[in-house]
Amino acid sequence: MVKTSALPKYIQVSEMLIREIAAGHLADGARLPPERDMAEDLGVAVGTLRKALADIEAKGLLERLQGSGNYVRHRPVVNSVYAFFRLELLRGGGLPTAQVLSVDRLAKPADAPDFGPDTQGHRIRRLRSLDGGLIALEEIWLDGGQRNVIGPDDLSESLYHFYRHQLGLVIAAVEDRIGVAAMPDWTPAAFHLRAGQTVGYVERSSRNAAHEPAEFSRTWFDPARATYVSRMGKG
Amino acid sequence: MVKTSALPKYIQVSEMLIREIAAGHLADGARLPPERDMAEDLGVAVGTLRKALADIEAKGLLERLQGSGNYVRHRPVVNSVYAFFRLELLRGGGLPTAQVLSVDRLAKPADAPDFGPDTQGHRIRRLRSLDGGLIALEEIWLDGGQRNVIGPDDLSESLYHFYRHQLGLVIAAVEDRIGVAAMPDWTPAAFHLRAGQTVGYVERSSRNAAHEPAEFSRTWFDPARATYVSRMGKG
DNA sequence: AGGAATTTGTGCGTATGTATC
DNA sequence: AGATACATACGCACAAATTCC
Repeated sequence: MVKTSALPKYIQVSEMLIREIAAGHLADGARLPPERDMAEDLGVAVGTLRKALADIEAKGLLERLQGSGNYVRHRPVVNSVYAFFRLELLRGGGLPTAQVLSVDRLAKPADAPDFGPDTQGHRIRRLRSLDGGLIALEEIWLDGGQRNVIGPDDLSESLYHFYRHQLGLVIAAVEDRIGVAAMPDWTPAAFHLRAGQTVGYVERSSRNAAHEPAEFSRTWFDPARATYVSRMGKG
Repeated sequence: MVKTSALPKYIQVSEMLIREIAAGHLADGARLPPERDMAEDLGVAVGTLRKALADIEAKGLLERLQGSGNYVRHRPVVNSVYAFFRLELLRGGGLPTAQVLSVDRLAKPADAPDFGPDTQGHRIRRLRSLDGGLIALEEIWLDGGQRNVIGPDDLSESLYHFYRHQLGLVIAAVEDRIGVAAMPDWTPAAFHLRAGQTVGYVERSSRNAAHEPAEFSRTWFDPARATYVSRMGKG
C-alpha cells in the first residue's frame, strides 16, 4: 500500500513560486500576472492561488497591493520556529539556499547528544548559501529508525517539509548552542575557508511534539560574511 | 460627505473574540464551539469565521487543532524573554553573577544601532561570571534621556529589575546577532583573556512595549568556557 | 478632472480530505 | 469503525483601490 498524500496544492504553488524567485526567474520588483490569469494557467482556483500568495507575502518575498498587483520583493525566507533562528548576511537578510553534499547511514558520533533510540543515524551534509554566496557548512543527523534509506533526491528544497511529510516529524522545539569552533576536516575545496580555520559554530538539538529528541545538527559559518540571528518577543 | 466604510467582517469578528478573551469571558484552555455552529450564530460564512480565527491564532491567543477544536490560549505577556537567551557553561547551566566595572554618560558610539532619541547614552561595563569563573565582558548602552545620572550603586545584581523599577522600562522584544570578534581594548587585567583574542560575540538590540529601540549591548564571551544558548518552542 | 477598466480584497456556500476522538 | 471537527479546494459575486485613458 502506497502512501502518497501529496502536499496541499497551495503549498505546492507557493514553493514553486519561491523557487522561481530564488532562481532569479522572477526579478526583484517584478509584477506577477493578475491572479485570475495565474490561477487559470496553474489550473487551480483563484482562492487557492491567493492562499499561496498570502503565504509568500508572510515570508516577506511578495508585496500585494490592492488594485495594483503582486510584486516580488527579494528578502529572506522565513518559516515557523526557524523564523527566530537563522543565518543572515552581516548587513542583514539574504536569500537562503542549500545544496546537499552527501547522505549516509552511519553509526552515531560519540560526541553527539541523544537524538533517538537507534545506534545508527542518517547524516546529511549541506553547503548553505545566502544570495548565492557560500556562507556555511552544515551537518544534520536524524535517527536511523526514522527510515531505512534516505537519498539526496528525497531532500528537495525544503528540509522541513521532508521531515513533516516523509517522516511524520514535526519540530516542536529547538535549542541552539552558539560558540566558536574550527572548520571540520570534510570542508569541501569549493568552500572559501579551510579545515582548521576558526569560525562561528551552532549546535542545534530539536524535539518532536512528544518532546523526544529528534534531530541534531551542527553548522559552521563564516563570521566575516554572516551572523547568526535570534529573535524573541513581540513584533 | 461622510465615509463610513465599516471594517471587514472578519476583523470585526476577530476583535470581538479577542475582547471576549481579554475580558475573561473565555477562560484559558476553553474550547470554542465548532466553526459551523459559531459561524451560524454570528451570521457569517464559515470561511469568514475561519479567517478571523486565523488572525487570532497569529496573535498567539488561540490554538487550532485539526480534528479536535479551537482552544483559547491565555498568554497575556511573555514575562521573561531573557529566559530564552543566556550564557551557559559548556557542560550546561551555571550560576550567573555580574560585577559592574564602570558607568559613564557619553556620546553614543557611531557603530551602535539606534537605541533612543538622545545624542548621549549611559554606558555600563560589566564582568560576567558563571559559578564564580569569569566568562564574559559586557557593555550595555541605555538612552541618555532615560535618566540623568546612573551610578554603580543603582545596579545591584539584576539589571532588569533596575530597568523595570527605576526606569519603568519593560523589554518586550530582543534580537541577538551572534558571531565571532576580538576582545575589546578595555579588557581588564583580571580577565584571563587579552585584548585582540578571538572570542564569541553577541550584539543585542532590545525594544520596549511600544516597539521603540531601548537598549543596546555587546557581549564578548570565552568560547572555551561558555556557550550562548537560545531556546524556542514548547517545553 | 473624471470615469471606465483593471486588479486585489472580502464574503458566501458547498464539497471533499484528513486528523482526532 | 464511526462520528466529529478542522483543512483544503472550488467558484462566484461584489467592494475597494489603483491605473489609465
